[in-house]
Amino acid sequence: MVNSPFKALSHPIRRQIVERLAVGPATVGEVTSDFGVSKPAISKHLKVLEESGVLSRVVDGRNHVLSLRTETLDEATDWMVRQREIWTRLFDVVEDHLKEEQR
Amino acid sequence: MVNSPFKALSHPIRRQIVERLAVGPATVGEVTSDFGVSKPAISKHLKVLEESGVLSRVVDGRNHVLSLRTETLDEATDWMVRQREIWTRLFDVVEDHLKEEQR
DNA sequence: TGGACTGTTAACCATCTGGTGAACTATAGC
DNA sequence: GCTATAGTTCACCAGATGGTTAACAGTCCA
Repeated sequence: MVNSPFKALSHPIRRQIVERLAVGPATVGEVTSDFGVSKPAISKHLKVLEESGVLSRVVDGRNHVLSLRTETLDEATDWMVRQREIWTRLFDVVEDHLKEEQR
Repeated sequence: MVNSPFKALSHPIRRQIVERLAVGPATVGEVTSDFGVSKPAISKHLKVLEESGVLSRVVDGRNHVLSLRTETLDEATDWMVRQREIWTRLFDVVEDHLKEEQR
């Protein structure tokens, strides 16, 4: 897992691929047809998403079936939620301090 | 808001800046001293974070005080949670279908 | 076996990104 | 007013990224 999931999600096409896969697994061809970009371009995007652990691929004959890997999305989500929690807690501390001063 | 928050969070230094700001506001200098890169480099990273709405800046004399803007982090978090929810619902549908078949 | 189909790899190109040092702007404080 | 400090902007560079077309590798199927 070379790349971070944030890096993987930093490109709009890759986020659209994730949105497409969220509603169900799809082949590379199905994913490609959704965007106005060449097959090799999609192939590269898929590689980035795969290497960052956002999706997994099962080769079935000549079709590559792509599925979302939620664990990785969860990790990234948790990071953001955690930052917000720390920040929110800080606000609480400040608020408590202000109340303390008012007494 | 030109850049997406995902783009903003795609660089490790920028994520570390967010982590630093989660524990409280800081000046540019305080943020710079944490990493082994030049001031102009940090200045650019801060610009990306600011333009994507991840942080806000209040100029106080010659100091720029930086704070986290959780609304933007929330937007990005919501997107990821939503994708996971759609995906999880799909699994439920598949599971129900399998149960249906077993009868 | 040979053509059609699915997808990747290779080679190439333009643009974006992330870094640097030097110069600049503005405030602080003696 | 002068100097130190905080931070940005400028000009530049190397490498990464995202796109292309052409060629290739497997698989399917008549």
